[in-house]
Amino acid sequence: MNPAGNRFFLSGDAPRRSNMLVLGSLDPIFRSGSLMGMDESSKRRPFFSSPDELMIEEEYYDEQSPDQKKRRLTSEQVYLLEKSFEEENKLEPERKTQLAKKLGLQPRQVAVWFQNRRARWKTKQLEKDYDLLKASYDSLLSNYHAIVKDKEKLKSEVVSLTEKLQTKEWERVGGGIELVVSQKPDSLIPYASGAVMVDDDPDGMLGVHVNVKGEDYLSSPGSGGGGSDVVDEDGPHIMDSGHSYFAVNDYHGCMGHVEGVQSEVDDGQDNFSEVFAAAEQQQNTLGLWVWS
DNA sequence: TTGTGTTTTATTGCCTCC
DNA sequence: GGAGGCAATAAAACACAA
Repeated sequence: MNPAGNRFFLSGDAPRRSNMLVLGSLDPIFRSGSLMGMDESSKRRPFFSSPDELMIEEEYYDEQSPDQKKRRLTSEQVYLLEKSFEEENKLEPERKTQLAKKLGLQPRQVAVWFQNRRARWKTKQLEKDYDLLKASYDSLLSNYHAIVKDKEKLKSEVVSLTEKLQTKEWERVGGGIELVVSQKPDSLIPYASGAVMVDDDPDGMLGVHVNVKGEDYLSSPGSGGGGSDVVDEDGPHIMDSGHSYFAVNDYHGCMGHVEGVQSEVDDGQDNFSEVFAAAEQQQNTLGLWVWS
């Protein structure tokens, strides 16, 4: 007999965990040593031994009373079972019988071994899956933190740039003049809704296009029918937002903020009324004429 | 040697499938 | 209803530190 013999004793209507009681009744026999070698404890089998140790282990088991206690399978049995498990982790009845015969085990033992082996495999698989998921989570978390950091950095840049724009620290260099608007407030007077002009009449003409708080501030040459260049092509382009300006004959320095109209040279023929109206509608826009 | 934790073998009851 | 799988669990076997 073999350990499966326990099941023989326990078969039938034995209640769950009844093996505790049944085995308990057998325990004195086992523990007394009358059915097992008295010195068995000194012959402990290695946990997972190599095939080289088979002979030793077989000797070990040969000396035992075979059917009295739960025994571990020999490493050869385990090796063959493992090989069989690798081929197919489910056990068909025919294979179970063959394996049992080959290994000298009860078919029930083979079935139990496969059952327990599947449970171990499942546990390992869960651990692997957990590790993979954790690695994936850690990676995502790391990316998330990097993105949050970038976002904060960009946010502070936006704040910083906005502050610069609010204090009007824009410089325009070109046409022989340099104008820092915020430093020359007295030279500027509001001209009209959405427009600012310099209060002296220039000869040269210069268009300045200032962007404040995301709105375009435009400037263009003043009156006098002569054509005028706007922003010096060679000058800084930060003021050029692509919007257009209109020079005005009768309304000195006025401009409008008009989308989609291009005019690099003022020919003095533009309709100022339309332009002025457009400028007035641009409540958030200030035009700034600067000339020298 | 002994106490304790881990691994292996085995049982039990429940569930699903045929 | 029987066979087989699975989860939960018991208990023996084993490893190892103190």
